[in-house]
Amino acid sequence: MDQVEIFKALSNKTRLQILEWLKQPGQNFPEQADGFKDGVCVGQIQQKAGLTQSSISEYLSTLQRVGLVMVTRKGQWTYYKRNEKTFAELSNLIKATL
Amino acid sequence: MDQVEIFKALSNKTRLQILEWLKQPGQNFPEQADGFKDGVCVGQIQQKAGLTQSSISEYLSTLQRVGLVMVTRKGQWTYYKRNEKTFAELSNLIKATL
DNA sequence: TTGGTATATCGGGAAATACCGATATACATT
DNA sequence: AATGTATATCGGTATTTCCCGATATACCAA
Repeated sequence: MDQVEIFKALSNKTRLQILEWLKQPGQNFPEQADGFKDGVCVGQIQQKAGLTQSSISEYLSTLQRVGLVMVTRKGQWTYYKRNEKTFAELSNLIKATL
Repeated sequence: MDQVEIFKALSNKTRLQILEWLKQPGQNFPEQADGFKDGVCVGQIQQKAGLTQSSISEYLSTLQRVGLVMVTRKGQWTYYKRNEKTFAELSNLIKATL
């Protein structure tokens, strides 16, 4: 867990927004019909964020690289969901180390 | 408490380092003789960090702007110390909001 | 195979950040 | 007043980040 890299990933309004949306996929992405078992696919997030596809893809990749989200590929879709373990670790790290 | 700005402030190795040092001023700044009641002065931090005076002054200002440290001016010295309240808030925010 | 859809990657321009050296400001000492 | 010390601010260059459009890749359907 690289502190600096995690904080960098969190230093952006859109990325923070996405993480928040992913807390309640059912609420925030009603268009997606499945049970959100693997999370939300890139296109849905992109639509809601209003930035370009490439930007959102890049942002999700960033979040994944630092472990804040997990990715699952299924056919032509890529689903992203939060990795709550990392969030818990981060909270502890701030309390203990920072 | 602006999340994005706080995370930006934490997205730098030197600034994280400084915050860590300020947890134990007595240990990390033995040259400074007083009781660290108001924290550590800029020069001490600058020496230990090894960057220029202007950079460190700027960094401390950044940390103060987002509330992570508090500042006290005394004569020609400026003392900085951690604002633990903000750290606690941040930890809670991550647990609750993020 | 051809064409359509979902996502990733590439190249780039504009803005922000990391640091620096030089200078300004403020206080202390003589 | 003049000099010295501590810190802040200014101007600048190099790097990074933000976000874009264009293109590449992977899968799917006809």
